[in-house]
Amino acid sequence: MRRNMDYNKKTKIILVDDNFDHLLGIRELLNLETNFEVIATATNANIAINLVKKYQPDIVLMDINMPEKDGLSAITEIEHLNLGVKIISLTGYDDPDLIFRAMKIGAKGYILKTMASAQLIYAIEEVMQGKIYLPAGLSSRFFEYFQKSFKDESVSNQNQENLLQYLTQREDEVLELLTQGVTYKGVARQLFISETTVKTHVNNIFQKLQVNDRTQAVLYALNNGFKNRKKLKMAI
Amino acid sequence: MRRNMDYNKKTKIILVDDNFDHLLGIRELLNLETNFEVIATATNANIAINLVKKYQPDIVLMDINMPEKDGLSAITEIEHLNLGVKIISLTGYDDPDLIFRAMKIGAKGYILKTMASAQLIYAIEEVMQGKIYLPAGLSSRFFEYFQKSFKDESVSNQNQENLLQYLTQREDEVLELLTQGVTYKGVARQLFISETTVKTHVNNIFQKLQVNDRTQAVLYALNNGFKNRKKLKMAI
DNA sequence: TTTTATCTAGATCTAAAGATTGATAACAAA
DNA sequence: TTTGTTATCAATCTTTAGATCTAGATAAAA
Repeated sequence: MRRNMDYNKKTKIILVDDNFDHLLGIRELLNLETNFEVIATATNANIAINLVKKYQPDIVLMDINMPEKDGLSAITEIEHLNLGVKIISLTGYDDPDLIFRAMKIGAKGYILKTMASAQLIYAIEEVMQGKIYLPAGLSSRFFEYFQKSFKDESVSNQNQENLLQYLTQREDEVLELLTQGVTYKGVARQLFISETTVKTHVNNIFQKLQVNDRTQAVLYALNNGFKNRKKLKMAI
Repeated sequence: MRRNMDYNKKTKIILVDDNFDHLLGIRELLNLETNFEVIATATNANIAINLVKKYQPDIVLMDINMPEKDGLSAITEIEHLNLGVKIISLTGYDDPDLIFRAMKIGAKGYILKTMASAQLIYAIEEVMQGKIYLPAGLSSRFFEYFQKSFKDESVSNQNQENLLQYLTQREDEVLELLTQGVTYKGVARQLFISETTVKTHVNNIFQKLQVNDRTQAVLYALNNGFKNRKKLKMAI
């Protein structure tokens, strides 16, 4: 830990950018810093992944806009290696969706190519200290996008009331099992009641949720905050 | 817009904090600023909501740790009023879960009571300009929490491969309809094929996903990144 | 050209799901 | 006490769902 405090060990950096000139520019810039060392460069994501496996750098500066394999999936692959390599994303645009996805899959920082070199150096230092670095402007971008995601959801759910509230405790338990793909027989076994009783409950659930079959009931439950899913979910 | 550029109009602020002394302290501090005006204070969330309705301030400084109705649900209620009121959260702790939830429900900023008064003033100015303000430390906290949420998920899914990849295009379309709760007959109608063909596809889907019925297939699809859900989802 | 994958579809069958009606018991609220 | 809610169960019936086997058409790959 605190490797950057160790005067004998420089921060090992790998650069990934499909633009070779840009690659050289950043390398020169970073090598001016006495405690940084660019140990390898790549113009292609697949090569980059192999270099990371081989050299296990401290930091990877990853351009996200690349042909063939894109930077985002490269980040995902590197993250799955679990080498503790810290990845900082680099792009030309401040597209909030890109920022969001990069941060989601584990990038420790995100900076624009247009930003001052001092900011790049600062970002690397911060990330090396275990922090996550987003410049104020990008951070603002990120949060707007983040909040919008949730707002859309709450707006669409706020119009019609949540019908789940009308379920009785027993109906709740039955629905819980339905959301696990259990059959009538299975529900009966697990709740120690007869199958016909289960059918009665299920029919009542259908009426209360205004649906016609178990699949729709399960979908309603999942889309309206039924227990079950405890983690963040996001489409690709 | 750009109200803070208008020299005739001060930024109207409402303070909410159950600690009366603290309330007075902040009010004095903010009133020293010539372009700020604390138009009301409240020691209770319900009163605060009524004050917001009545005076429609630019900014609400909301303490989150309050008895009775807590600050988070107060924020939610104010957001649902859709008055464009900008809310900045205020607490004693940098609990990442609290920060995450506050930002999720629409807080435009988050600062600690222990932070310097200059930072509070800066936060208000930034938020008044339409930005979202999180001090670097809290921002880092937020992102760690944010990334952890996604990491837990990807780790649990990474063990077994995603079986959805083996579905053919047609099977994909059928499953898509299943995840909307459509019956065999309905799928047949929508895809202009016979019901028996649908059954054939569905059986193939079951085998590929290693499930026994449509409910389980739908659950598998939703839990493994199938299209459909386009928004963030989070448990309560 | 043969093989393979995909989409299509029919026939047949069993099992499960779902609708409906009616009934008993417990319990709490009015 | 009556009324309402909830949970339980039976009987009956219709409709889907699902399994299995077979098979033709097409297009791409080997």
